Amino acid sequence: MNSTKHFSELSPAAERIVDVAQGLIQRAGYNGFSYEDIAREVGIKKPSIHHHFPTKAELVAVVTQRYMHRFREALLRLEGRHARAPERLLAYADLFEQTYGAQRQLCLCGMLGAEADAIPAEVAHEVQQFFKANMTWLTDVIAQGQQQGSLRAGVDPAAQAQLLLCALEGAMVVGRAAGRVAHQGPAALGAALVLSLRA
Amino acid sequence: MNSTKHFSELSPAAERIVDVAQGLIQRAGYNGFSYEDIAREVGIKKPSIHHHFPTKAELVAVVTQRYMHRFREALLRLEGRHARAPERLLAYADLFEQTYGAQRQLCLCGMLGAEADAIPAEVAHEVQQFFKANMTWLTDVIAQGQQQGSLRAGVDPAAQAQLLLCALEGAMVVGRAAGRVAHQGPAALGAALVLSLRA
DNA sequence: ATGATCGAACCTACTAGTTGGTAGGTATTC
DNA sequence: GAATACCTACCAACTAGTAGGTTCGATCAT
Repeated sequence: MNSTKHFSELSPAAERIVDVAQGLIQRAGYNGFSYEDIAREVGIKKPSIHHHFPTKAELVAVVTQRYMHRFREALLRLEGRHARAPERLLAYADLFEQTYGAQRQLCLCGMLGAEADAIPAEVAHEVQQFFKANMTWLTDVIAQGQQQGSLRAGVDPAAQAQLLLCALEGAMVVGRAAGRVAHQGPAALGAALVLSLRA
Repeated sequence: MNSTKHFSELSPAAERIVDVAQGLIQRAGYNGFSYEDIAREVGIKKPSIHHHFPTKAELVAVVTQRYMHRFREALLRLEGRHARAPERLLAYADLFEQTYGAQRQLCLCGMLGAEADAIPAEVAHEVQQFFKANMTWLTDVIAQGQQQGSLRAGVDPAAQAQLLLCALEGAMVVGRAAGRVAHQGPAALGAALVLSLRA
């Protein structure tokens, strides 16, 4: 049924197109870039992009799938490096900092989530999966931290997970919108929140 | 120098256009709607909109100015109803809930902030003012609450203001993106944060 | 080895529809 | 009569997407 190309079997050229497309979405959103923009940046002609990705919806779906996959991998690496919940949450916040630190780029799914009503349904569905996966991971980490005594018990793990996720996504949006105004990045904001969760 | 129309002197027709434009931006973003969309919804022809607002940038600037003005008015009313800092912050969070509650609409400036790199500079500047005003108001309320003993002292008011603002903006983005998945609204999320700030 | 063949990658040239915006005319109202 | 609000008719630029041809390297049978 799913005839869409998979991100794991992309030619070098297709990979470059996905790279550029991801950056453009993070900067300008789904409706803020065109195939022509990609063509210019990749150094290829516009119809050649259609050769790799017949429709825009398909391309963005692949971009989103790859983004989510890489995010999941980052979470696994992070679990290997940090055993305790507080450190895991700090490292999680740092993932957002890394994205934002690179030219104030937004989280891809944060951007697409804001535009949810104006993008193809298949893309919106991928974005939904991203946030579902994040909520699950965060809730589990917080619940484990409470059981192991590294995090203060008595607060609902799911509610705290949502608070952290929303704060990090919001920090990127507000940070970009506030422009030059002094503004802490996602990492500092996340650190403050994690601190208040400590046992 | 500023030849742009002011939102306080709009004809009834112009006001309807601004109403519709605001809703469209909150749903689909700056690049997600067209003059044709407004025309359809208002029940007027497209060039008639250019009669009221020559350019899209000008229209959206007026939309944003009116939005910020109304927000400031809401803050003043809110101060009249609630004297203590915790209640003021809860009422503040409820402003976001009201917006989000109406068909999961995003904060206008949250949406435009995400698109900051893809919108006219004059609009981006207005958005920046919105967040600056919010940060100032929140920081003052929190600082006063600490002085009056209704909020726990020892935490940086500006940092807490930013955390609350980012969490509320993020809650709208994530909530919309998460779709049907169970998700607390901005009000519940804000309430949890305010609770942790209480003395 | 050689040459035919096939497919991937890319191109030029195009389409139909949409975009923001303009020109110029017609009612209505003060 | 003059401004306001609206209209029809248009424009150039851009949008995603298509048609059809070229180049080129790998794979084949001879």
